[in-house]
Formats: sequence, structure tokens, C-alpha cells
Amino acid sequence: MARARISDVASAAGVSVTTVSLVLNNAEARISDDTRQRVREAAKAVGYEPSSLARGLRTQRTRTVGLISDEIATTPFAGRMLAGAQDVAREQGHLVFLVDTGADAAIERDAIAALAAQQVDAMIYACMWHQVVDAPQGLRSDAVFLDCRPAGGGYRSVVPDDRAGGAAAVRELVAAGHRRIAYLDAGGAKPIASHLRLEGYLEVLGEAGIEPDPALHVEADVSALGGRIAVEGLLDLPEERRPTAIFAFNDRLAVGAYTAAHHRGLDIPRDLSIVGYDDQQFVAAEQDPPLTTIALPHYEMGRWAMEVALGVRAGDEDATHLMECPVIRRDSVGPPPAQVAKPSRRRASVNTERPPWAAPDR
Amino acid sequence: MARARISDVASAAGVSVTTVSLVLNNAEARISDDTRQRVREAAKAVGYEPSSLARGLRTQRTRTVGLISDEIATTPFAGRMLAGAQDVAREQGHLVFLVDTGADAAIERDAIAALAAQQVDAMIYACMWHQVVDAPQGLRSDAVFLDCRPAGGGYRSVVPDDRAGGAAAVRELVAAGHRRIAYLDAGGAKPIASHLRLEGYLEVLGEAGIEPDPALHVEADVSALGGRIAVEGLLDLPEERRPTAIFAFNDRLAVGAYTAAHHRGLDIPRDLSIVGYDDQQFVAAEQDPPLTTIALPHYEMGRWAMEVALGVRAGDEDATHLMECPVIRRDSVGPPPAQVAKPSRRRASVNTERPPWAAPDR
DNA sequence: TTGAAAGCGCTAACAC
DNA sequence: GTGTTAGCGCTTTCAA
Repeated sequence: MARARISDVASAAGVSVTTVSLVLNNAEARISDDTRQRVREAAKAVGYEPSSLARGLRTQRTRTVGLISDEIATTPFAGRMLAGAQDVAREQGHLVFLVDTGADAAIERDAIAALAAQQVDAMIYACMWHQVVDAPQGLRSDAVFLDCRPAGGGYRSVVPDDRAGGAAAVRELVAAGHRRIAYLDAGGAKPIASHLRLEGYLEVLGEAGIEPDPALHVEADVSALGGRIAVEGLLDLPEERRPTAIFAFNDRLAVGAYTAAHHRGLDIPRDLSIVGYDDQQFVAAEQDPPLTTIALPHYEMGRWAMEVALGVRAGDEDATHLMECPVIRRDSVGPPPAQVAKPSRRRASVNTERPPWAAPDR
Repeated sequence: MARARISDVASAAGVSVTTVSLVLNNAEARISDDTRQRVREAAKAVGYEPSSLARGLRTQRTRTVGLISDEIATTPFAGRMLAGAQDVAREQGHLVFLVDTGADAAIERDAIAALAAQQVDAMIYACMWHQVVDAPQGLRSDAVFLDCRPAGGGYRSVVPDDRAGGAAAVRELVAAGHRRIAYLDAGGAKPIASHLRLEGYLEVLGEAGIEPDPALHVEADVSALGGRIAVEGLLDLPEERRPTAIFAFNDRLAVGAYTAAHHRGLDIPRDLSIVGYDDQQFVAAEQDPPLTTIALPHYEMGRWAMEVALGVRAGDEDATHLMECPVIRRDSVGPPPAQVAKPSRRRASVNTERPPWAAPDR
């Protein structure tokens, strides 16, 4: 059977369509309770569901929002942003159009046009990871950027506070007593977060009066293998320069550090402490031992973006909102192995026996 | 400035709206090339973009599809299904409404109603993993189920061929020479795939004339830790009953198997071969050594579902389409360690030397 | 307290 | 070849 229209409800209830519309939209209007009742029953009886299309055409508001992203939906890293955005959309009675563009400019342009043709009430432009992007042509000026910032400004945006996050990570290590802390950085086309986290790292080293050792700032291919290789290099350092703790740019790199440590027969955190970044779902918590890390507030950023886009929350015009990255304490951080007073003759080598400095010191 | 309407284009080009509509929709109609040209220019000049709302209202086709899922978008496991579905939607000029319900029945019901009110042309009901579900009330009968089947039938659906996938995994191991092959199964509320893969396992054991050993069918909590614990049990078996290979229900469990093996000082694949399932993005390939596994054809299933939903492909009415799970060969499978003719005195212990039987036998 | 009617922007049957 | 016009299903102004 065809969809019931408002006129069907009207005739079933013996009133005009105006009345039906007024009742169903809970208008203030003075309609007798009796009529209200009749209309509601009639609507239920004929199975009436208003057409969003017709309503949208008339009101010029569609209760619809477009979320365009590079590939957050089809990649396993940032899905929680979608959850946050969707939850808000649902709370506000909106539906979301999602389009992953694979970072293809042509697809992006078409998507923006299609979304505009749909007359979405709001638009969110999201990235899989924190970056500065060129705002796509044709993007409406009230769009909000999620996990990225437009190169020229001019839009509201939300990104993680990676500098503070990096600082928090290193502070965690300093508080445990570490002084020789390496930063296992991302190599190649360094993401902006890598610079920011480095700043946090240096800042805390400064606070703690630790002289940064350039040898402890290493770069790696962002993968478990890349992390492993770089950490092997770190562990090859002469003992007195070897790090007792590693702050990894992200959890994948941290996983590589685990592998390198295990191959050396090193125990985490007894012989080496590690803190990651991202709190990647189903990886950070599943390491052995579970990885202490800094969480990317994906869900919260998703919520923030949608709230601002829908006008539920006021986002400062043309400003970037920094969102806190909380420390997730698990079991990969402990006190450093006891100091060796003077350089020993031992060379870096595969340790199968428990190293002498490995006894916990508290 | 307000959106340009079709009438703006018409007056700019000095023609009627009919002509504009005909031209812009590439109708066969007899319109002079000259007019076509003028209309196109006028449209571009005023920046005309047709309103999908008005068009949808008039034609009763919205070029829009609703994809409702439990949580494929917000969880890191099945995002590629979305990529497949989206790619097809884009190719067909459709936009997709995505709603993750978190498997909440009330949210699901509301979402279905909202999507119906939007007059989506098609609807896909997707799950994060292969399961049999109760078709939600109110779901239109031409909806297609993705990675799940409706309990009572009556809908078109696509799921992975887990039985064949399980068989392929075990065949891989048998071909490498293994006879003592464990199935590291999912415990608890066993997913339907667990039964199916077990069938495949038993089938291939039968083909190979291997008597299934109940001690080699173990269950684990579906997590790396769960896998590790279960595999430790397996490795504690007396040598002659100990498995030389493990087929894990999924990659997460396989990761646990890696951990257990490493703690025993066992090398993969020299001392123990492992095959996983899922080809989970960024985990299977990043293991050390990279994990041989069976891929879940997420992208292809997503494509299939959208193609059928949009009528690009004929899906058999009320039938479940089984999609092949390809073997992804990496480096975790090798020949079994040489047989020890009679129980030896060697106990399970950390092997640092390469065992004499480790030479490849083909 | 309720109803008539205009109109949101478009397509398509029909007329010329 | 091209134009007129009737709706698609709704909201909302204005009148009664």
C-alpha cells in the first residue's frame, strides 16, 4: 500500500490538513483536546509518517547533516568520532549522510555539491588524523572541521591537544623516575601531531632539568615493524646512554617497541617502560602487558563537532578548539632499572639472562 | 545569496523551465543544440544546482539509501564493508544515510522510521560480524542484509562462506605437512562463524585421514589474552600430543598464540605454524612474522549488498549469498618440526638453538 | 478553534 | 522545438 498522506489523516479525522499539521507538530495553536485526540488516533490508524522530503522542501530545513571525511569510516583508527557525531545527531533528531572520499579531491567536490543539493542543515569535514588541510572549494562557511584545521582559518574546528598530550606522556615517565627517555617519533612526512608531541616532550624534559639527548630522538616508519627497528637501534646504545623509557608517537610504534624488547629478553616495564599514544581500540589494552598510553578523544571530538554544527553548542567563530588527551594508565610504566654508577664493559648484545640492573628498586 | 532555482536559469536563458529541465536531465527530447548550449551556460552562470528535495518529492525517487548497522562504523573491525557499499552508491549517484544503532532496538526502530520518512530508495541492514538476527519490525521487504541473515528468511543477504574459509585455512596447514592441528575456537556465546569454521576444520581433517583429537579443540575468550592462555594449555600437552600448528578462530586469538609461543621461546613458523582469520587491517600484516590468515571479504560484501539494493545486480529473492574468504599467505606457516620417533627426554623449554629438524622439507 | 489556499522547486503530461 | 500547467506532500499565513 502507498504511504498515507496528511490529507488521508485529515479526512479520516474529519478535519482539515491544517489541523492535522498543527496537531502533529505540537503547535501552540488553540486546538481542542478533543480534536487533538481524534487526529492522533486517525494518524496512527492510517499509519501516517510525514514525508521529510515535503516538509524539508516547505521549511527549507531538512534535519539532515553531511559528514564528509577522508576515510574515517573505512579505516580502523577513528571510528569513535563517528559515534560521537552520530549520537548528537540522533539526540537532535537529525540523520547523517556519510561520505568517505578517500581524500580524492574530485570525489570530495562532487560530494560537497551533492550534499548541498540535499540541502543538509550542517556540514562536517573530518579527517582520520590531526592535520592541516586546504578547505575544499565550495564548502559552506559554517562547516566545522573535525580532527583537522583549515590552512587559512575561517572555520570552526576541533583537534586534539597533542602538545599537552605529549607532555602528559613524558611527565608520566618522569614521575616514575626516568631520566633517559627516548621519543620514538614518526618519520617520513611527519604528521603535525609529531611536532606537537615533541614540543610536549621537550617541555617536560626542561621542567625536570633533563638535558635532551639527540640520540634519544629517533624516527621510524609508522608501523610495528618500523617501531621495532628503531627501538633495536636504541637498545644498541652503550648502556649509559641507553633509554630506560620510551615515549612512542603512537601505539603501533609502541607495539614495535614491545617486540624489540622481547627479542632482547627485556621485560616491560621492569627493564623498559613504554608509553604510547592513541589508545587504539583493541590494541593498546591487548598488549602484554597492557600499554599505558594517551587517548585521542575521538568520541568527544565527534560530539563537539556535531554540537557546534547543529548549533547546540557555541563554537567560537573561526577558532580551533583544543581537546584534552587523557592519560590511560595501564601496566607498561614502572620505575627505571637501578642506575649503574659507572660505564661497564658490557656491550649491547642479546641478553637471555636477567641483567644485573633489572631488579625492581621499589 | 540564495540558491538559484530552475526558473532563474530559464529566464537567464530566455526559455521555459521545461526546456531547462529537459536539457539538464539529458532527456532524449527534441531540443535544438543551440538551446541546449544556452541553457547550460545560463545554469553555470547563475550557479544552478537542482534541489534534490524538490526533485525527490516530484519523482518519488531520492537517490538516497539508508544503511543501518549495529556498529560497523564505530568499531575497527568491519569498516571496509562501508567502503564497498559507498563506492557502489557513489558510482550510482546515490548518497548514503548511515546510522549505527549500537544494536539498541529502540534506536533501530526510530532509525528505520526516519529513513522511511526520508523515502530512501533502498535500505541495507548490516552487522559487524556474521550472525543470524531477527529482522527488525518495519523493515521494508526489499532491504538487504549485510554480514548477517534474518532468522526467518524472507530477505536477500550476503555473508562470508566461513565453512569454506575454515577448510581453506586447515588445508593450508595440511599441505605444509601438519597432522596435529589445533582449532583455537571462540568460547562463550559462540558466534555462528565459529561453528562453520569448525565444520571446515573437521571436513579437511577427514579428507586428510586425520583423526580429530578433542584435546586439540580448545576454546578461548576472544582476545589476545584469551588466545594466549588457551595456547599455553596446548603447549603444555605432552610432546606427542602437542599441536604443530594452530588454526585460530580469528586474528586476535592468533596474536595471543604468538605471545604464548614467544614466551616458550618457540619460533613461528619453525616450531609452530599459525593461521588466523579476518585479515584484520593493520594487525594481521603487522605481526612478527606477518600472519597467514583468511580474509573476510568485507569490501566485496559491501559492494554486493549495495549493488543488489540498488538493483544493479540481481540478488536471488530470499536467498543468502555466500562470499568466498580468500587465503592470505604470509609467513606464519611452515613445515612441521621433524617428528620424534619416540618420546624423547626433552621437555618443553626455551629453545635458543635452532633444532636439527628445522630444515624445510620441500 | 478551525479551514482555504499559496507555495517550497521540481518533472512530465499535454498543448501548441 | 518549446511552453503551460498540474501536482509531489507538506507548513503557514490569513481569514472566518
